[in-house]
Amino acid sequence: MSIRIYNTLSREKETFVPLDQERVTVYACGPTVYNFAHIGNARPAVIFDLLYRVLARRFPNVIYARNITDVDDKINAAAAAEGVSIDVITRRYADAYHADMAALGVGRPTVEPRATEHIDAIIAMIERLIDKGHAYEAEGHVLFNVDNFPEYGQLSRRDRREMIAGARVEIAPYKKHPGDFVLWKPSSDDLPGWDSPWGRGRPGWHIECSAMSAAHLGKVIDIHAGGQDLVFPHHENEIAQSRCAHGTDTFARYWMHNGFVTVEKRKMSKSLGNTLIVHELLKQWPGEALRYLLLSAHYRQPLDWSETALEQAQSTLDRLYGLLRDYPPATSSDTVEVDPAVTAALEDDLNTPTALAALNGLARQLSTAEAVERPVLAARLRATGALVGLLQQAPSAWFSQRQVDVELDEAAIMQLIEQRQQARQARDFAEADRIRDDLAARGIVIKDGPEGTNWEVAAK
RNA sequence: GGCUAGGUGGCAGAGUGGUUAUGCAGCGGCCUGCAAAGCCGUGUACCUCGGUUCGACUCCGGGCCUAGCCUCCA
Repeated sequence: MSIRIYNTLSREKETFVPLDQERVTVYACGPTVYNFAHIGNARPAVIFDLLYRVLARRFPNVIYARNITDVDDKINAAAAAEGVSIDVITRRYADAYHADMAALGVGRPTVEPRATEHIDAIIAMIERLIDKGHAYEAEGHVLFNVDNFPEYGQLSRRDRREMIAGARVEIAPYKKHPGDFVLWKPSSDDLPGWDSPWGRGRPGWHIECSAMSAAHLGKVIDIHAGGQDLVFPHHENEIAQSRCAHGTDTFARYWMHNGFVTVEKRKMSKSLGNTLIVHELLKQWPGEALRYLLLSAHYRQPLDWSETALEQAQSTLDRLYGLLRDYPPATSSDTVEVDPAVTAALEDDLNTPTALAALNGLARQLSTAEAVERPVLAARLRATGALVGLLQQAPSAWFSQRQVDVELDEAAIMQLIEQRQQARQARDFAEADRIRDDLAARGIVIKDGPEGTNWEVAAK
């Protein structure tokens, strides 16, 4: 069994064979930190973090780089609007990004390079491109010369010549070819900038990923990942810059692109104003439910976000955690094997829906097993959940986290449950039901089981 | 206009040339003082029209529809 990956470059599923078994390199385009992340930004973070986990099971040394873009005109605009320097903005939103992603079970990448820390490398790369005749200076800008790179358009399957006809934006007069893109642009005094051979300025967006992936991963990397909307022009430009600067015939060997999160079938995007901010969603929903929903569709398919879908994800997790409730995490240090059906699904181009189906199959086995077999199956369910980033909380923590908008505290609830229990034993069912109804009215649902009575906050 | 993806049961969402996806909801049953929860059982769904085939939801072609990229965007 090997790992299969759909490669945007070939538009086919391919067997993943790294360049160097001992050093597997992955680069994912990370956030531009000028605002809170929306759930569409969270999808690649979740997916490619999972990719990293799947790779790490097989290869001893996987280096996963996910950058933070901390120089950008949108950041400048946000800073200007608040009258603060850009690092106030970038620090605030980078911190928020980390907190929000952690709530979704996303780990930190191996390296998290920032553009502002790689200005020298960026300038050096631009100089190399100019020296090799792949870039030119014009009116304080440095532009990449698309005409010099015949394979431009290979990833997105676009014809350079047709880009002129299709251009919907006014083309800057200093461009030699309409498809030429900015590597460096001049900064006025009020904008952040760095000294360079072309005057004080700042890097264009595309060049930073090229410079940082080369700095941390090498000239040729195994996997480059990002959202579908980055295929053109961002990734196309990265390929052009990197290959021309390094004189290689490959930049990234496998390209992976996630589909969009949609709302009412429309792409969620900041410009459409239909974004759902992770930070806000987390105030109402467990991060794990958001994660489950993000994993419930295959990463290359669109995922239509809705409150209904979120409730379904939460109900499913309720059942799963309910099964685990009587089986606390194993105290023995025995390593439990992850369900092979789940690893097989994940290794087949990250088929998370099939993996979740297998996880549910495991839950079914657990629920129907003989009592003696249950602890082992529960342990396996947890271990398997660990790979996909689910089911790692204590069940009691999962069920009590929805307490937020309930006025009763846990002790009061337990006391009422005890009173009801006594009433039931005394066969005073009118009183027992009164207590139950009272709790229900306050949003607490009673669940009687063979081992006693559990409770949880009612679904909204 | 160019280029990409898709159209699956009430909803979400995989997959396969002939065999149960899975989850949520629903229905029937067990359990329960009654419920809830849980457990058991339960649904021949695959846009349309042609073609290939012994056989197509699955392959090929046409059509219709939807979304995306071509401009900052995950």
